[in-house]
Amino acid sequence: MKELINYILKYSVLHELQIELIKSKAQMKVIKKGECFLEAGKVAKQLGFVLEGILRVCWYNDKGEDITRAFITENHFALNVSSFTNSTPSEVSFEAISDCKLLVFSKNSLIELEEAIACWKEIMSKVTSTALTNKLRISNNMLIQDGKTRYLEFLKIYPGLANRIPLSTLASYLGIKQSSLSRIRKNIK
Amino acid sequence: MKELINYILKYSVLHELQIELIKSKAQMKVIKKGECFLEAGKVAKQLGFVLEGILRVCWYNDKGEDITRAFITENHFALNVSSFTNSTPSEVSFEAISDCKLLVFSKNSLIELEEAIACWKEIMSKVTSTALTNKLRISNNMLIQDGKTRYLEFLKIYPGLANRIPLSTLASYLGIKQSSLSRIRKNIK
DNA sequence: TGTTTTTTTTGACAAATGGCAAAAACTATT
DNA sequence: AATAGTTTTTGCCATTTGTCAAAAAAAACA
Repeated sequence: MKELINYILKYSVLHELQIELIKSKAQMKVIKKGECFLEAGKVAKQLGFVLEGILRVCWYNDKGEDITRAFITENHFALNVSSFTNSTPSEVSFEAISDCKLLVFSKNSLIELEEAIACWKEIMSKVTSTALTNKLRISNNMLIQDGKTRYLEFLKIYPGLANRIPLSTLASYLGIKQSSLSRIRKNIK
Repeated sequence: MKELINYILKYSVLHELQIELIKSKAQMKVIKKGECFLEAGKVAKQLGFVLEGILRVCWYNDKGEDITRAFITENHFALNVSSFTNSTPSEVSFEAISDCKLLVFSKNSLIELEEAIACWKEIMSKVTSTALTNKLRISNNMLIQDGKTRYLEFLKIYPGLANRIPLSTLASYLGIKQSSLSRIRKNIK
């Protein structure tokens, strides 16, 4: 729980009472490996914050391949912004790569937080725009690099993560085939 | 000017007076081809809205190559969110590919709009998160495709744009070399 | 129109990645 | 320890993309 508060405090100063209010609205949710926090086609009803485990944001491309678009690791928010705010069906799933423990907030809880904490909307706005900007920079930089460089970059940006996810998942995230990634990895050693 | 208002009205309802206020805060700015709306290393001081022409978001990678990360066309906002909101130096430039005409808002003007229009912050928040989400989806999808597919995708997403920008610029955006793009294009015809 | 400059295309070859399938290595379970 | 299931590595060859440099085409300018 304190991880969530620390995360939020990076974006704004809060009083003790406000912190308690936030804590009171959070619910614990456990998701087993392979299950989904959010399923493609459904509307996102919750804002999540990962305490343990790893989620992956994924979908099926037109060839039917299972593509991983992002990883959400400990102490990060899990949120499909457009699905949640516009109540539109999500095009991606948020699937647990490993057993996960999350804090979740319902839409109603968040509305109450908005009403009680003047800067709450601004905090959320900053959180999402910062996260999106970072992901966009990473994705754009990957685009202009070859497979080997992408992999090395990934190791640098997400230390330790490569060992916790299947090779096929990482390969699809990097935009290369699993066999190529296997060869790249072999080459580096 | 009405293009800007139409853009904003997609995200919220506004009264006539509020619209007039927004109009009154906008300043016209002309940028010649090759000049910058924002230079890398400097802090973004303005929010821009492109009325005519095309900007490109660009930077130099570690090999000294000039990389285009995004295009900003007519009737879209030109804004480096993090540089503008946190007053941090921008890592990218916003350079005019062709002669441009922009509407610009100073930070002070925006603060006045925030104070006068209750939902202004929310509008801006939605505008940026929507734009970032879209770009991220596009960039992620590009990552998993080969050069030919990326190019065809680009033609679909940005109709007409390919004819208005140099091949070298488009190639760097697509993450392939100019010679490859030239061959891909030849192949398609 | 002719000249200069810039942009795009092309050739020849090297390097990287993909496709497919089998082998090997690793896990989980009994 | 043996079995079955899953994940990763490897071989072989096709395709794509990169590199470098020169030629061709297009644009800018006098």
